Amino acid sequence: MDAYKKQTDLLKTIAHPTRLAVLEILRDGEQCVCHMEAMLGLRQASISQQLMILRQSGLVEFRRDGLNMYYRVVKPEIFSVLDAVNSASGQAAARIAHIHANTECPCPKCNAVQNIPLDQISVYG
Amino acid sequence: MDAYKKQTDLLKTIAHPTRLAVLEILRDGEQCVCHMEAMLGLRQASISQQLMILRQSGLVEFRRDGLNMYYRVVKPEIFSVLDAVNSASGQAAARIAHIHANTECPCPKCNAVQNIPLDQISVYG
DNA sequence: AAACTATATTCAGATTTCTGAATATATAGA
DNA sequence: TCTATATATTCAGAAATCTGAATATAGTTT
Repeated sequence: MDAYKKQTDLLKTIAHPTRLAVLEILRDGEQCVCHMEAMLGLRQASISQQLMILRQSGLVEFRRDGLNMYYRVVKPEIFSVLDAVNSASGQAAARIAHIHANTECPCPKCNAVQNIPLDQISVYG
Repeated sequence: MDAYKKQTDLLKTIAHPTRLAVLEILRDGEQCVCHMEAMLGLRQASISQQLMILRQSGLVEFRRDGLNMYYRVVKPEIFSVLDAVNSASGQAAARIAHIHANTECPCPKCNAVQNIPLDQISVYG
């Protein structure tokens, strides 16, 4: 029965709407916290808390670049789990359009995008 | 963000050692409660509680046969999730040998097995 | 009908998880 | 060095979950 401890821990780690959303965002590679904040329309502290949990579980890591912290997934196997959950739940939440929900994201990555002509902007940018 | 509600619910449902173990047991098709009891070495009430949760989530159903209740998985997609979790957690708990842990199971299915010569008994019986 | 068996349900206390607010830290820029 | 920005950490109360024990129920056998 202890054999299920690790699996249970992994499942508990991702069984949270914000954490699932963050992982979906990180499918496209590293992203800064402000980006997640803008996309999810959640408060900074709240996202940071969930990132801490993902970090403690060893699922993500981050690097600093100036003021920004860029998070990335270090266990890509987790995406297979997300895919399976997607199918099994009948709720195709994966690949949500990566468009800022409420606010503007001030990070360099996002501001760069703003200078690209509209018709060249991908919804997964 | 509500798009993740269903997925979160599904994940929470299976994020429990006993429930994972039960689902693994049900990979081979329907099994009665006494069988799970014998295999997992857990108390009846405890298993019944977890079965109720699996039932409420719509993951399993059951049929009565005399005194025995035979449970089965009705959403086989869940096994893809278990497979993915298995790989991702690095903990290959799937396909645990289906051998009674502590006690004897009194159900017809198991007693039937006891009359088969030893060398014909599969560990996944 | 009475006793027995397999399983379900209920409940309360313990534990874990969540949430928001407040505050701290580290870097950047003036 | 002072201020602003991006992010992290801490904490306490609320909410959800877990657990075991007690009890209920529905078939079965006698």
